[in-house]
Amino acid sequence: MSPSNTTIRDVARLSGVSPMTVSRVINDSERVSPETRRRVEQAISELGYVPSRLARGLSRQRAGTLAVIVPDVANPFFTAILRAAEEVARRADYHVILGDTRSDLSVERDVIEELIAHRVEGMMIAPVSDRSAAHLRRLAEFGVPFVLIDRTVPGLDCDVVLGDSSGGARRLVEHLISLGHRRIGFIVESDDVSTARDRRAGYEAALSGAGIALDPTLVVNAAADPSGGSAGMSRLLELDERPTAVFTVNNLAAVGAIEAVRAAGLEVPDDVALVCFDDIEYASRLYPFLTAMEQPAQTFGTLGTQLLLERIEGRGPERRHEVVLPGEFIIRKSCGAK
Amino acid sequence: MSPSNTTIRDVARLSGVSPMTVSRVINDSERVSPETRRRVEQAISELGYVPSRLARGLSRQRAGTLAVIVPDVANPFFTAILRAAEEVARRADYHVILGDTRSDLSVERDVIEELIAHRVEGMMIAPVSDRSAAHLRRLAEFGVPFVLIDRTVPGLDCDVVLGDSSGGARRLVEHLISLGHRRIGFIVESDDVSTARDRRAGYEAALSGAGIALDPTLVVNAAADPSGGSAGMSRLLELDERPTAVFTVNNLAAVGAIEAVRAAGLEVPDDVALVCFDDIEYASRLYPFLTAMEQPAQTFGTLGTQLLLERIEGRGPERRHEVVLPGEFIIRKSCGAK
DNA sequence: CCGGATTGTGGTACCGATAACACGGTGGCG
DNA sequence: CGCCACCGTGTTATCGGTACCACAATCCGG
Repeated sequence: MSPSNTTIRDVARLSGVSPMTVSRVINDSERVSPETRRRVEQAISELGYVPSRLARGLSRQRAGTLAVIVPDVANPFFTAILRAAEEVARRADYHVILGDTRSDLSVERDVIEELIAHRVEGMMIAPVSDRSAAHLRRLAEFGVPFVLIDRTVPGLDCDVVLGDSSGGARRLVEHLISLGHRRIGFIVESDDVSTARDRRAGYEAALSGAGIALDPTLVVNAAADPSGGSAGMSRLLELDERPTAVFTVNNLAAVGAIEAVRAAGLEVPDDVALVCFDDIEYASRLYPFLTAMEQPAQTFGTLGTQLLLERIEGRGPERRHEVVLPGEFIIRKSCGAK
Repeated sequence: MSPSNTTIRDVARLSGVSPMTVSRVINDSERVSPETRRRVEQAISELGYVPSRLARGLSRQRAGTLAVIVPDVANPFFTAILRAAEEVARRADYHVILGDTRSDLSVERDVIEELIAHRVEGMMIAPVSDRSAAHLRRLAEFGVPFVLIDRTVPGLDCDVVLGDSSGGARRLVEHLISLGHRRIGFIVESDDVSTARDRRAGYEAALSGAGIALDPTLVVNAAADPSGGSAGMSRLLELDERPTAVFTVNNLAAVGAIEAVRAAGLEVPDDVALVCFDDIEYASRLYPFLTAMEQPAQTFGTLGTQLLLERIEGRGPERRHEVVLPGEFIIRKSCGAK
């Protein structure tokens, strides 16, 4: 018989008190005489008793778990967020359940539904798109606190932690313009992702600010991952008058885009300059190549989790938080700046 | 009142049956008349009832959760493992709790202890070092199934999924030797990590196979991360007769080592050739630089999780599994091969 | 047409903890 | 010296499910 089958009653029996008293000892509540506490502790260690969080969770109606849901853990941006979240949660004595939706709306729906059933106390979510609204409303319906990170979803009343997508995008594109580029391509997800919308707005603002007419053929919709980036770039390269510079909506799309450039026998930045959102830390340390708007991923995770914990503990303010974190513009090689 | 407070009894009342029958409907067990099933399902959807996994877990003594514990989620190798694990687990209707130990033994101890309390059904662990044995024995003591990945711990009777560390290391070092190097440095973790031991064995085998005497000053102990790699490389560069090539125990140490080389005003591979274990996927796609023994991280995760699920479901064989996965040797630039 | 097997359902206890309340004993204060 | 607050502890019910057994109704073969 393993000690995990040892219950609070066994301890109570051995130490000659009621289960309730043992519970008090476990939870460090006052109102236990030193002598009793000693006896109970003795029994606990004698039996190797470890209280069940599961049972405690059911009884207290507080499972002590929260979930972090991202479109792709393998994206270093989300990995950093997850890592920070795990740390903050652990310090607050919470466990973190991971959900990787692979940018698939129906996976996201299922995951969220599952986690509602699991009675997690809260979720930190980087939603797939605006169409996530349906599942997110379920959370509200069930009274499960949640915080959105990286992407917002219109019409949802909840805390969000975002990057400055439009400002960042504008800055990136302005930089390309300052380098003399006029035909600037943009590889971006569909408009039902808030970051895509905002970055597109920044892109357009930069262009119009420089008096450059928007050429719709230069804006390509594609998944924000390597294969999407590659497909998008291929299409841009096939244009009669191809762009001299390209802005990709995120780091992984940039990877694919660069691969496509090379596959076409061209080079970045010589033939096509490139800028993007989000860094790839270890890649940049090995080879400082990507000119990027680097977002403070760790802060996203830390802050998001803290906001979530506040909500869970009912300490959150009435009004929702909307935090916008500025990015850091890092000029490296891919933009072709000297 | 949110639907998450709706219980099986509410459903029972509304549909005019006993909670037990509702439970049967939820669990798709036979022995429910079509008519009753219909009525119950009607009530369920009417109330928006979502059964509590928490309660079910307590009652069944099976929480439906497993844990994945790694030294560093931000290492792309472990990220890939985690991602695969999450997917396999989800398909089997399990939730994954993440533990990031940051290579800290005491964090690992706490995390494991916490997860025992949580009554997770099993754990997949990349242990910090041999000194993890103490916590791991706790798992055995509590009858919690676990599978070790990437690293083994001597004297522990459990399933393990490993890479071919000694063979891989030998191959890497032999390659350096074939390029004419005789003074080959090795930056490695302390010997209480099985991969460090095995890779050291491979290193030594390659040297002695080529008739090169082992020079202990060329073997430097350092953490298997960027700062360790950097420190290790610095020390090697300060030697009177410094190595012409270096083998680092893993990918992140390689990053640090390269940074140190550059900080010293030198270059890889011109001044120092470099090879390592494990790839950094996106870095290599952007810039195929690291000559590495690439391990099939995803397979580690998939296989490890499958083995774990087998153990949990009691389908595991009597004898323990010990799977050794071969790596793929990829020659790029850092070794200086033409 | 009867006895035993099968089917559909309910009752009760229990999983392992905790909340809420009750209660006897002690000490301080008027 | 009596009353009341407080202290330490126990009792009971409950969290939301499920296992196990019981049981009435129906079915079947001989």
